Amino acid sequence: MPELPEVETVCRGLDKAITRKTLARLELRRKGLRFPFPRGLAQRCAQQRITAIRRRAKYILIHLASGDVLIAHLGMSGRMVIVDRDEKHTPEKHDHVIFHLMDGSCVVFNDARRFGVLDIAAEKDLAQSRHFAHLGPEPLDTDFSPAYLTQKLADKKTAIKIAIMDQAVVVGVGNIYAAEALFEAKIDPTRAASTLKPAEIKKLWAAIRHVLEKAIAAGGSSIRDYVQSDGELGYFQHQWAVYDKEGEKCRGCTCPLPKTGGIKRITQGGRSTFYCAARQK
DNA sequence: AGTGTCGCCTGAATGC
DNA sequence: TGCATTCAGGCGACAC
Repeated sequence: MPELPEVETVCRGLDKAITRKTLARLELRRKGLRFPFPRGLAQRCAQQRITAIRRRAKYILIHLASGDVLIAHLGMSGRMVIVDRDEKHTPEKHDHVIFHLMDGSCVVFNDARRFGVLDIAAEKDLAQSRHFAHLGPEPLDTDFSPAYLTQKLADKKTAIKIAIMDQAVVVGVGNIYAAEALFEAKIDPTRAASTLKPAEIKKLWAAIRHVLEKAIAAGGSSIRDYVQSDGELGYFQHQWAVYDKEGEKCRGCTCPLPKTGGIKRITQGGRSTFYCAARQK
């Protein structure tokens, strides 16, 4: 379930592994993922030097010397795997795209559920592209501020958890970090967004940034060069406070468990929400 | 315009 | 044991 920290960690791993290298060819092993691959995708990548790896929201951006940018999204189940020696790699099930590099290594994009994306656009058109045009600010940038969040949440009737997962409000916050941030801020995820008081908005703003920064740091520190021993990028052990912990104690729990029943699980927008009803108000 | 629901897709977990 | 059903979820499409 890659959210912003996982994607950031994948980007850092890719940066170490392939920036300044040259793509020999892009091997497309099917016609598309969530969307059909654009016409001419492979041709636009062939023999192109990779100048930089960046991230916008949950998208991986692979900048090419031509001025084109490869746009990759991992969706739900997408993984990037670095293989040192191309000839050692036998494509497995769901290895849909392989980036073959001139130095004999390759990067494998595997995505069982095919919710992922691979697209290409000229760098100058990136901000206006269909993937990015509607996106809100990066949560770790200065334009994401308590004042900004206050303005975006005003008059919103939707639940606060749904609101912070809205990419037009702020990008990168998925189901897991939304739950974790609301727990840290001690806010009930079902509250209408517009009912949050200024002090609560400030706490939530800080919590969103804090849980994301902590997770990025964990990804960086737990894995050498962001690459696991099997070459996979970006995933690491997490210690959730509430996510996927239905019925358990929350982090730092002093709640009377027999009475509260522990962490609750409800459904919002068709998605599971985990929270501590005793501590989140 | 804002808000809510659906469906894409497959593997793991669960149910009978 | 094995088959069927449910669930996971990012996010675009669509309905209201």
